[in-house]
Amino acid sequence: MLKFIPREFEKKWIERWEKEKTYSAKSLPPASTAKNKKMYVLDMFPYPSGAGLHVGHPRGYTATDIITRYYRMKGYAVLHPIGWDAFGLPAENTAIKAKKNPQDMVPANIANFKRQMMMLGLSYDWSRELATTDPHYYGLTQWLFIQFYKRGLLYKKNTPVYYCPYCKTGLAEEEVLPNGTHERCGNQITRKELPQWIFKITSYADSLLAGLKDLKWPPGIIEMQRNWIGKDKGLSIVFPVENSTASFSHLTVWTKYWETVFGVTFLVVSPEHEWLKQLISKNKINKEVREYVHKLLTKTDEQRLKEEKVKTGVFTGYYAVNPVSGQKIPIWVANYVLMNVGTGAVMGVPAHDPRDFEFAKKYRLPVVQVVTYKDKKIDERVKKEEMSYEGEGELINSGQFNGLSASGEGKKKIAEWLIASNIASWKTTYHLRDWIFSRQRYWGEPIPMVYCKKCAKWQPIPEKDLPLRLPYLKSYQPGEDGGSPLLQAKDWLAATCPHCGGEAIRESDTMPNWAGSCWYFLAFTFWNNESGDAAKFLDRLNSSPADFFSEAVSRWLPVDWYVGGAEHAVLHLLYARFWMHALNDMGLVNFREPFLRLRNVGMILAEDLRKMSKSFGNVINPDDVINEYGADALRLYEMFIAPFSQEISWSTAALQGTFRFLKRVWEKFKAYQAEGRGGKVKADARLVLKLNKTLAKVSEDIVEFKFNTAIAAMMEFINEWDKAGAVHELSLEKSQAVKFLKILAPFAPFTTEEIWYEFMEDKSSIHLSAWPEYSLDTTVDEEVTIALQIGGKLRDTLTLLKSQAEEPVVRSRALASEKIKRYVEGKKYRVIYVRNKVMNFVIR
RNA sequence: GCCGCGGUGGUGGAAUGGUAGACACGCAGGACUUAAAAUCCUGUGAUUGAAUAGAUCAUGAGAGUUCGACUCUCUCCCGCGGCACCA
Repeated sequence: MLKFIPREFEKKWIERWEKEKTYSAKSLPPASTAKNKKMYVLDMFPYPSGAGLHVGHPRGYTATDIITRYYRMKGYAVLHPIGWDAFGLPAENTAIKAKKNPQDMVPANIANFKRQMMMLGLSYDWSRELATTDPHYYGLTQWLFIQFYKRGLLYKKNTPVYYCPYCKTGLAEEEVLPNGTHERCGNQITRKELPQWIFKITSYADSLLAGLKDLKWPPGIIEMQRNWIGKDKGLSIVFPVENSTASFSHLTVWTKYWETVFGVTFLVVSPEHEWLKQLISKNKINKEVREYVHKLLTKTDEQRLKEEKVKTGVFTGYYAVNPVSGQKIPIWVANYVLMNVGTGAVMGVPAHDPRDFEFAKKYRLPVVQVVTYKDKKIDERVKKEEMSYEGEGELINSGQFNGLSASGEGKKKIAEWLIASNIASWKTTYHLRDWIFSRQRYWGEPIPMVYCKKCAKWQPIPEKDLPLRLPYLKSYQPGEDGGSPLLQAKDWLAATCPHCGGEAIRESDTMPNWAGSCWYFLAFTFWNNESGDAAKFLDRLNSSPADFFSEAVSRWLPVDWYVGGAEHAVLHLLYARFWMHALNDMGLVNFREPFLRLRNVGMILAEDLRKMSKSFGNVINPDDVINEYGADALRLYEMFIAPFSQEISWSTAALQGTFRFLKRVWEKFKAYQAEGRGGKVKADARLVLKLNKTLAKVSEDIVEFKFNTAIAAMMEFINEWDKAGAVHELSLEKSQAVKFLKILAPFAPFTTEEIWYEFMEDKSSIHLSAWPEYSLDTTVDEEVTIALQIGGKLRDTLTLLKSQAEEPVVRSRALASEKIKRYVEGKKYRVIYVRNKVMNFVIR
């Protein structure tokens, strides 16, 4: 073959690699002694939509493929699997629209994704391919659910949840976007009270926080996890309530600013507060309050977001006592106090909190200043009582603490005194809430629990009965009022109580789509489609859980490189970490953090800078690109165009650049075919040096995810090679040239394999060859160019052999330069010389 | 408001204390061709200049540290992402 036409050889290699299992992980990595000799490289597995891959997908997949191929050639035991996150709302909603059952639709989508991935030359170990919708897989997901339940990490409770009226299901807090919409479908969320299975993720808040510190993740993602967990230390201060008929004789507030406690002039509780609930149920509160609370609690989030930027509130009719001043202070209920922050009750310090200030002004509550401010610095408005003051100052109106600094000594002393007086105690709060795990939808893992009326409790089904299969339903549309579609499957619902053997009913809710992705990286380590093992997993697991997870899992985990979109910063990554922390505590896995290194792939926008979308008609299909330019040009383009994590816009024109580069490589190597028939090699020592530098650069860049500069270095090398001799004249020994081909191989697997086979006439696979060693020690006396500066300003350059770049030589040569002479002559100066780089003449 | 990331030619970007603009796209001119495509060669930050002489300016703005700053420090502006009546 003479011309570079990728589509003419790509198909051949796809078939050959598959047939020869070039990329399957041959064996387990060696046990403990050589742990560093394994690499587990993982993509966040896709949900197989009907649309197939778009050009954004290959960006992440190519990066992991390059990393994988690099380590494979370095001799590491490498695991690089892929699977399908096929349960969940997107698949189900699409199926509803298409009037099909997702069970029928998903396999076709998977087949299409797989075909496209193979076209891209991705070196997955396909023998480990798995789908979360496979009963063999979700049986294990259910098994894990039962263990978490037995461990006390799951409970069922009637609770107000975020509810998507379009998807007709309850949702986790994490699935609601800041604008109050559902992250999957974009519709406005409301609230609904539903019985829900809930994970006690809050009991792992500290563990999840602590684990972050060893992770090699982008700082932004770590920060987002930290903020989401939202650990905060403050004081709980107890305020006695006068004449309270609820079971509360006091209200507890939580605050970080206890130094202003002498300035508390009122208390505010949130409408959801338990104290109010009790007063209302005992009818011990006036009608106005009852109506106000009722109005707020029945409002949807949409309304609250829109209407409640304005603070409203009602006096409850009750009073508390400020425990430090003994002053009687009114208790209000207001919309600006949130139940899920602190204790759901706040102390009102209008002089020093802008929200309390606004509220106090509106309802004419007293303002007591307890921190001084310096006249000059402070806005006039503070003095005129038009706004609150949150700055530094000394305490006043604060009893024995007057005169101390509010943020320093005073703050410390007041805390000690409050605690010693039994008025307050340290209290850590978290933003993280427990994880709502029930979905009132069809397309998910059935929750393996049954309810027995006689025993009056929920119980897990026996593990030996797993998997609990999802019944095939003709009509599976979500029900109204939070009823699951599985409620229609009457036969399926009927079960026996594992305890008393009587009649029981199955849980009809399903798991959220996160369930499958919480542990799939474990499954890859032992999954094998060829041995037929999958059917036996549950038996083996039930006979000895610890053994089942021990070997393959402990040798491969944790995942060394994990790559996917930044949109999973909190949701998937937090949930998966939580499961692993819990499994570790249960003694089933020997690690806590599943993902050692994380990299986020930047999005690919359309050429018009908008998101690629069918409705804009700007979608680029990888099939078309591959057909015209070949998979390698596409891979190189996506890696070359920008740093990996940066958002980019598609450019077909720029893609031509990487195509041309491959073509030039092809042409260079074609010459070796002629060499075999008597072509001449005139080796060029300088080119060999450049080659070694390129080998070093590419090797280093790959493991730093700097694919763009690695490719640039290879392009530079080809440019040099061209300069070293005419196109059909060889300036490198074949044994040297082969090294270049090898470092290009992870980036352009098809082209390099074809060249290797056809022109280098090696019939093994280049992808199983050894990564080239390189040496930067050289006998070549390189030329270096030294910048000559006057006071740091470039005036001339000097090129000489490296061996001669001693200071005196450079200095005398520099002073011989007219350009330097004219600045330096007759002046006093000193000289700074940085070897091989720069000589700076500093005129005094 | 708070947290994180970023701001460099016509464009994507490179350089993390040492010649700013590597590499690529685009553009211009040329070669080859009946012609086009493909390919190859040359040029390409701005201003000034006949100049491939030289000079001046230039990495969001301003200050600082340094012999020397895209790079380090401070202040500010802008963009993107996340969080937020967080008490």
